[in-house]
Amino acid sequence: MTLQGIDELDRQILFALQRDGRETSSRDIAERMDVSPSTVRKRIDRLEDQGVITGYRAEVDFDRAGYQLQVQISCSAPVPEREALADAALEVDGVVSVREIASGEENVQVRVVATDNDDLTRIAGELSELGLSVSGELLIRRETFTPWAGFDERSEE
Amino acid sequence: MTLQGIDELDRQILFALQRDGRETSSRDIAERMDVSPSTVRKRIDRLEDQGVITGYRAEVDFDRAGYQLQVQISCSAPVPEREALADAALEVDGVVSVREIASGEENVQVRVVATDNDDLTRIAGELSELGLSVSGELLIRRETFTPWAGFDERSEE
DNA sequence: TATGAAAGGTTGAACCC
DNA sequence: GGGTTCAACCTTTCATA
Repeated sequence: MTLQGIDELDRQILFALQRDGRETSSRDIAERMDVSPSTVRKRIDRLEDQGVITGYRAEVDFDRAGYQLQVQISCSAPVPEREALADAALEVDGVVSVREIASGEENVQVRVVATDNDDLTRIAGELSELGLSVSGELLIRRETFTPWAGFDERSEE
Repeated sequence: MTLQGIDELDRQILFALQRDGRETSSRDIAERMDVSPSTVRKRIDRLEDQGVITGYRAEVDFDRAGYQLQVQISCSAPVPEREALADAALEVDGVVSVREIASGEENVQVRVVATDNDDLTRIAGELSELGLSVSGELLIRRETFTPWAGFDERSEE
């Protein structure tokens, strides 16, 4: 199935699983879409195999878990190495996400959770050692997520 | 239970659910930690009630789903209104995440997925109407996530 | 590709320590 | 707070069209 081969059922599945990927059963989605649970199950398997669904993650409020030092570290990477450096950064202890930006100087944004200032220094140091040029650190207050509304539109095919 | 009342079992639960929040059963975690499945279930319930776990989301590769226009919109909000504006931004169709930054001029970063350039213009317009000052747009190539390694350390309490 | 049925695993609730 | 039991639910696998 090609890239554009995502139909209404697939979109509804993606929307439902973005909203609650743990408690939403195949049956829940099947009932709303008037198909059988096993049809939904197979679609989910296919979306996972295709790499459209890349995982299911519990969203953690680090603040409430007792870790207040959530920081965005802006980095620069030579464009040919950006992807590999982003993958490497994701392996550094303390890193929770990496965003690659297509253009501009600061083209890799690393989100980290540190236990204290020494830990933050260690993380920035490890990123530098990988070959990323660290240009700034910003304290993150909060990050919130929501399902993409485009998956829930009962229209364009 | 207070903020610091997160013990080793809680941390292992958070780590496991960050890695795979859908296929990881209470029993899987229970076996590794040598406790009963119901103990794990009760802990998960408590973490959810406390707001430490705020949700379970399927991670979608929008590129593979057929939507290449993933953009980070940098905004500025007056500090007293930042939190409310961030909440409002999350409700705009097309927005998938909002990151609040503690300091600096560009203190709200909105990640959006747009179907085309007109759609992107609409989203930026709606953010402006809310009262956010839009200062820049960057094309996101990719964003990847990983569980926080700090939850998997068998040491400090 | 969608469906249905049987087998096995998972969960939630009530109860006990 | 942790553990046990059991009924209800969910998923997996296989057969079928």
